[in-house]
Formats: sequence, C-alpha cells, structure tokens
Amino acid sequence: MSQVRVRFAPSPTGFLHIGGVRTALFNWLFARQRKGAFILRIEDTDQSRSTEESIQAILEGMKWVGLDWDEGPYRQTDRMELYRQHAFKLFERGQAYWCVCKAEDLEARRKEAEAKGLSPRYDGRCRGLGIQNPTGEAALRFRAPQEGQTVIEDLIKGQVVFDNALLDDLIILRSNGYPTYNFSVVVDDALMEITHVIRGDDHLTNTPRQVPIFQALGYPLPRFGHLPMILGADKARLSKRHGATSIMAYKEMGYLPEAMVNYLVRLGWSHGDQEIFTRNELIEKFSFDHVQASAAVFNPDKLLWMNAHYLQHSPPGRVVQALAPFLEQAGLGNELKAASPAWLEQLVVLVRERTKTLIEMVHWVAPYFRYDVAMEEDATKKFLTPAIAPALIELTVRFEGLPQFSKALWEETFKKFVEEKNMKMGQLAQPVRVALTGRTASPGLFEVMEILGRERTLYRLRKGIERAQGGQA
RNA sequence: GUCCCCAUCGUCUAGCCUGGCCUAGGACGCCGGCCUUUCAAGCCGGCAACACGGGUUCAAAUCCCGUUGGGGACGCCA
Repeated sequence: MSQVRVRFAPSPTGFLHIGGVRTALFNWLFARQRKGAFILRIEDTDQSRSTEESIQAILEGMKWVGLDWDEGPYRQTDRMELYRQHAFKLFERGQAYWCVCKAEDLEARRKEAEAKGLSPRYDGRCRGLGIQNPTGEAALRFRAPQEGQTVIEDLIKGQVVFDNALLDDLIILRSNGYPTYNFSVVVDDALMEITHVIRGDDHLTNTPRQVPIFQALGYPLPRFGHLPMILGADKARLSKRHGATSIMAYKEMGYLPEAMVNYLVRLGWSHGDQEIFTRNELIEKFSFDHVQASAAVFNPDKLLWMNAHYLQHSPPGRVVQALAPFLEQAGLGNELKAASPAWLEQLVVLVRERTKTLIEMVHWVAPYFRYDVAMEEDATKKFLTPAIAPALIELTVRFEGLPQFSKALWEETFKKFVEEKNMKMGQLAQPVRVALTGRTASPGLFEVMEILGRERTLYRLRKGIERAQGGQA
C-alpha cells in the first residue's frame, strides 16, 4: 500500500483557532499512525486578508501543541505558476471558459435571485460565448458537469450524493490572475499527492465542486473525511463571543499543550470509555471509525478538569518547566534561577493538586520564593491575634530547641504541644499557617515547613508573633 | 429559498454498522457523604438521556420512512 499523505491547510487570516488545531491534530495522528507524511500548506491566495503575522501565529501554535510537519510550510503564493498552468490547460481543453461578467453585476444578480427565493447561482451566461482573448478584466470559469451525480464516500459521513445539476460554474482564476480556493486546493492536493483530505465539514459541500476538477485535470481522487464542527454552548459555531478560541490564548491562561491535545481529540473522537491518552496511545488508537459524525459543543469545564489532571499527573520536572515562564512573568525570575530543581519539583508537587492552571499555580507557589512573605490582611486580622501570641511564642521556642528540621519530629512536637495545651489542632494550625504563608489556605503545615526550611520557618513564626502582639484585639 | 450534514444525560461520549447481553455504561459539571490542621485532591453515593411519529421484526437506542430541531454550504473568502 502506498504511503499516506495528509495535509493541514489553514488560511493565514488570523490566529490559529482551536478548531483548526483539532483538524490538524486528526491529520497528524493519522499520518503518524500510518507512518505517512503530514504536510503544512498555507492557503494565502487572498492577498487582501493574508498576513505574515498570521503565518507566524500558525507556526507558533502548531509548535506549541507539538504538531510537527514533514513537508512545508508551502505557500500557495509561491505556487502561482502551477495554478495558472493548470487553469490554462483546462481552458485549452474547453473545460474552462472566460467570463467577462463584472463582479458587481454578479453580486446584484445573486441578490436578485435570493430575493426571488431562487438559488443564488451563476447563470452561466458566458458559458457559450467562446471568448478566446478577453480584452478587459475576465475570470476563468470551470465548466462544471451539469448532469449526473457526484458521489463521495466520506470516511466520516459515509456516502454523500450531490446532483451535478445544482452546481454552477465556479471561477478558478480571478481577473487579477490569482486562483480561487476551490481550484488551488485541487491542484495542490493533486500535485502534493495527498491521499486523504481531512478537513472540517464546512467543506463537505465544496467537495462535489472539487471532485470534477480533479477529474478534468486527470488526477486521481483522494479519500475525503469531513470532521464535525466545534460549537459554543449555544450550539452556534464556536466564535470569539464564546470566549477564547485562539490556541495561544490557552497557553497564556496556563493550560498545558498535552491537556489541550487530549481534550480536543476527545471532542469528536472516542476509544470506549477512555478519557486520558498519552500521545503515543493516541497515535496507536486513533481511528476514523470512531470519529463522531455530529458537531460537538466545546466545554471549558472539562478542559479545565483535563488540565488539572495533567498538572497532577505529569512528571514534576515537566510541570516546573511549563511553570517557569509564568514565574518570570510574575517577577520571580531571579528567585526561580536561584532555586534548586529538586526544591522546585517538591514545591510543585505540594501545590499542584490545588490548582487547575499554571496561572493559579503561580499564586500558590508565590509565598515560598522569598524570605519574607506577603500577609493577607483578612487572614492576619483573623488569626494572628494577641490571644494566640503566647501559644505561638511557646511553640516557636520548642521548635528552636530542635537542632535541625525533620518533618516527622516537628509534626510530633506540634501535636504534642497542642495536646498539652488542650487546644484543638485547628486553633493553632491556622495561626501558624498564616504566619508561614500569609494566607488561610495552603498545603499541609509540615510540608510547608519543609519547603521553607528551618531558618525561614522560625523567622516567619517570629514575624507572625510580632504581628499577633501588635494586632489590636 | 435550494442543497448537504447531524440528532443517546446540561456537556463530551459508549452502545448503533453485525437488532435481544441496555431496568442504556463512562467522563465533566452539579448535589450528598467519607477523609481532614486550612484549601484542595482522593474515595463512596445520587440526580440526569435513546427528539417526535410511523413502519419492519417474536424483539429497535440500534434497521427504514417522515416530522421537528440544530448545523453547514450556496463569494473574483478560505
């Protein structure tokens, strides 16, 4: 069997959308599973809307989610000659003709037809004119078959039948010499020997327009697979008003790319009841047989859960690595550099089951980087009171009497002390927690002490005592 | 308007192709409990769906038809 060749062909008219990422992902998984080639092609034939920044954004997004390509990125604007050659070949064979209708007139006729409740199709008025050398502006139209049917055996939708009589003659070469989408995709998919065209199902109705072009050009047909759309909570096509749709926005919000990939692949594909997949499992298990035919609603809550899962179950070093840029952004770059990898991993392990994003993690991790800690006003007022000061002092003295830190020993000391004083654990734990972290919520007290180390623990305790004594009852 | 696609808990889905094992399973979220020094995490339990109507069949979530609903396409955009 010949090699599988698939492509992802975004148009650079904005950021990389999560729907685009999912399309790319399914292509990529299929290519990797079949040891085929994944090709990246930039469809930039609309020079008025394509931008260089968008191309960079696409590459950046692909890189972030780890979708590497084997060929490309090709740019259609570098391949103009190819499209023109193919278009003229069709003209010479009588399978395309010049159309001298003005764009405004076409627009007006379309409006008129729509108003009458008719199909807004091109009426074919230049079809029989036999124009050889148009003088003014002219576009080249494909002479589409008007009889019979075009049948597509879609990998996901099954057999889909279209009546050719319903299709009009689409423009393949604009009057400015640029090819249109439906033509350039065909030429590229053919020349790049794409075996499987996997794309969003918004392209399903483009397929019966493209198939006859493949045939007219004499190229073999690829297989087609049309992926269902991603919708917002209101079941409308996912757009900005549903929240973030740019893949990079999720990076900025503190999502892990592995969580994004796992979530996105499960949106429309399943493997029994399994929710969590490693990348290799996805490559191994992916199949079009289990791609859903219906659209899926994007669920931010489940994505968040997925991210929390990856935060909790990834190797600590991986989490530290992902967290680093966020720490720098939070002004903790120097402290990050000064910290040991082992300590950072220990810290991350301590806080990670309490966080769902890297942004949240920064907040949880922040109190442990510096010698002093920011005290939250409400927490201080509530727990560091004059009433608790004596107990804090006594406890601190006991800790000072212990020559070195040992989590087990300090915990034992603490508990014995609480018992002696006939206090409840929480009565003393909360004030100590506030003294050590500045907050009322933190990881376990003794884990916190371990992270801080003996000196810093004692230091913060003493600071806490000062606060407690100074605080008005 | 025309054509095309789709239809299982609120959401993602298993099951559907190859009817019976489905008094429909899992996950997210939600609710309750357990654990507990805080916050989480974890564990246990609960609520919750085969869109509707016909047919085929001994038997239909599963097959067929229709209705309704949702989505997409109809550009010298991609």
